[in-house]
Amino acid sequence: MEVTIADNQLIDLQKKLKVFFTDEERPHEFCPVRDIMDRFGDKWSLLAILNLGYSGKTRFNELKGKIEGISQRMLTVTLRSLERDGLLTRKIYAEVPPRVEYELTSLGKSLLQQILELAQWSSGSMDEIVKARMEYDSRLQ
Amino acid sequence: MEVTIADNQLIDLQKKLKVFFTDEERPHEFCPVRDIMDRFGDKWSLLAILNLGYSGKTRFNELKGKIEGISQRMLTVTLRSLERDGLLTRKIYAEVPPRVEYELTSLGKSLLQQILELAQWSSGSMDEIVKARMEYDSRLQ
DNA sequence: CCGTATCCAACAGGATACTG
DNA sequence: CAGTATCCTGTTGGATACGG
Repeated sequence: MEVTIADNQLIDLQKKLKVFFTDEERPHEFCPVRDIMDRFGDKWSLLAILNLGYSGKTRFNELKGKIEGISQRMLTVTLRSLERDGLLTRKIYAEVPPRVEYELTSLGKSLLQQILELAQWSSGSMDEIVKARMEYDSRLQ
Repeated sequence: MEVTIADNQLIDLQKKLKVFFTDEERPHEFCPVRDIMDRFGDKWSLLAILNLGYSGKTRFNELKGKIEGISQRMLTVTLRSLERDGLLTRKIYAEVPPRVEYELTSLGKSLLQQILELAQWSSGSMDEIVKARMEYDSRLQ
């Protein structure tokens, strides 16, 4: 009865889609997909959230070591914008040398869950994508 | 018993996270989050998938009308890369004037489901984010 | 240690004009 | 209609130097 399950998923999909395309209350310029991309579609935000989720409370340079390739500047910029949106907290300890600890809020953790779903889709679909890509490229000689 | 449910979610989250951080088989440069961002983190890909999912089989200019603000060039570029990754099909009808129809593959539809989850998270979290943002800004005078 | 300030290169993507 | 081709601009983000 796989067909029935697939059918149900399709119907469910259409229902969810319809909400986003026919909601009269929603101003036209408001699009949740665009919002997501504008806020978290940059190079480092999702990686920062992922690492904070895995490591829990983390210091600045510790985090810098875990996110491979990120510059000091971009880590600061990224963390600030995530803090501004309420996805993580920043705690400064008045010590010498200074210590600053970052930690996901519950809102940040809820986004983390969504990211993980996406990551799992990516892991599971990678082979298929790579295969499609090779076929496409070979078709152009 | 909300606590129990929340606890279970947290344990589940940690389990999923651990897979991505401790998988010894995985080469270090392979990160599903980075892959997602590299492929679909651009300005138009997710919007194209979303619209194709809602409208089904769609012609080029029809799609252009639905995705507000996209240029002809970027629609072409976006659709080509999605086709290359096996997320949609492109069918050309040898007519005059020419007709080209785009349609999501089952792989594309599976990504659409993930996008919708994200979109729903965004819709549901928007108020909280806007509020956090205003508080943050007001704290800097 | 944890930033900020400044400069700069690379690239995404918009505008426009042209074609099978 | 459904694209290319070309040009051009704005933004992202890297490198480096400095500061509390």
